[in-house]
Amino acid sequence: MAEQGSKARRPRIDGLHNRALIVDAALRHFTEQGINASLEGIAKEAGVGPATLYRHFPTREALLADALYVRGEELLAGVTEIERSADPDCALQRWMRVMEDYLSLFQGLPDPVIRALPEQDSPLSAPCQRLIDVTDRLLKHAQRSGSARPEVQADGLFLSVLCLAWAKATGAADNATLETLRTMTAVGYLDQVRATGQ
Amino acid sequence: MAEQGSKARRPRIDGLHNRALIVDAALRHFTEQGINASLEGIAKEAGVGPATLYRHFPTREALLADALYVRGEELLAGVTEIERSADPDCALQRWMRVMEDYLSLFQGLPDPVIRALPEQDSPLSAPCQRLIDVTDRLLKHAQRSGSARPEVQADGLFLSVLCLAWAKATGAADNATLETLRTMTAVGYLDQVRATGQ
DNA sequence: ATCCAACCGGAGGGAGCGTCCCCTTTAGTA
DNA sequence: TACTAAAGGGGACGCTCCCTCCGGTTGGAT
Repeated sequence: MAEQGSKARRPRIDGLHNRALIVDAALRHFTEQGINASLEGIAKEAGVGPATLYRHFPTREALLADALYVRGEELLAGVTEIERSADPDCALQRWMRVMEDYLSLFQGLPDPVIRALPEQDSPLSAPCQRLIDVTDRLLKHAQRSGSARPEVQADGLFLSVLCLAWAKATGAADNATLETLRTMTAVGYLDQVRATGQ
Repeated sequence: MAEQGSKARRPRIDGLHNRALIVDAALRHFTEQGINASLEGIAKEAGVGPATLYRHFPTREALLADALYVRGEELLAGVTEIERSADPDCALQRWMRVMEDYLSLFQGLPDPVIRALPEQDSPLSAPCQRLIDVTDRLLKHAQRSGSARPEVQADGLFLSVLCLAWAKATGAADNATLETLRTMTAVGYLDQVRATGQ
């Protein structure tokens, strides 16, 4: 990810191996138990000591970011297909839904994500910025050729999606209420909202 | 709050006293450090042992509910003034804003609140239901005599406010973005949104 | 083959949660 | 006023989790 100085040593293979084991275990634990899964438990399942985990990932956010990385790449790879949609309004709505699903990968994920937004040194802020950039592109397109309201901005949309994902994860709303919320949100940024097939 | 059987003993004054001390300390700690303030710390500041705190308040939610009680009464007392507003749309918007402030009393409050919504045995669900009932009244009025959209329901509005309070508390959005979010939400439930002063 | 940096993980201190158990205080009663 | 039974009190404890220190080990470079 970052280039080394010319005199840097090649990283040790056992280090890389352990790192991969940790990310693997983290992905499982975060998926099953949410973002507050015990780091000790993750280390134990990876077969390493706690110190090893903390050396590779100084904070829970760093581990989260790595565990999310692969899924994030898949997400961004699918964007071109969405962008090819005939209707820019529809494309924006589809993208919003895709982001909502992505932010629902781990129970409780919206919390650290929204907390990472204001600070730029968090391991989660870079991937977030990429999502916001894509949102901006799709939004601008929908503002030019669709019915998106001119005063809406990409950060606002991202916050909306975060809120939706947050509310969904708590299980407070049934599917109907959730769909109403999505429609209400869409009405907030689009001038003409059509019913979306699921 | 609950009546005792005919042969119930009068509660002891030291018990009531300690209970009040605990709620008092909890109010301070929750206000300063958010809803995850250490219960041990609250007990210590109240001058009681941990067991005493847990006897009076078996869960953190119970303590939260009690700490919120007084403010909740003030809130509901102010409703009549809002209901007297000439414009029902405006009244609904004012009420939404008041709820948002109430749910921002403690850092992190929206989380346990939204989690309490689906279950009816949580100490927080009764006060929430009261808020939803008021919301329903104001919403119905705005649907009859204002421009509120007919498909919107009170639970949806309460969820929206929870989301706003949640997003606000994280500090991810500046005031301008936050105001945009509020307007977007209002566009979602009102047909004609006027700019609100502040 | 040797060196030394990078890496490993057990052990342990610290914080918070929630409970058990024994002692103290108080409300009702004689 | 004196007694009693129940309610209340709190210290101490066991548990989980977080995070760090430190002596021992491994493996890349020469």
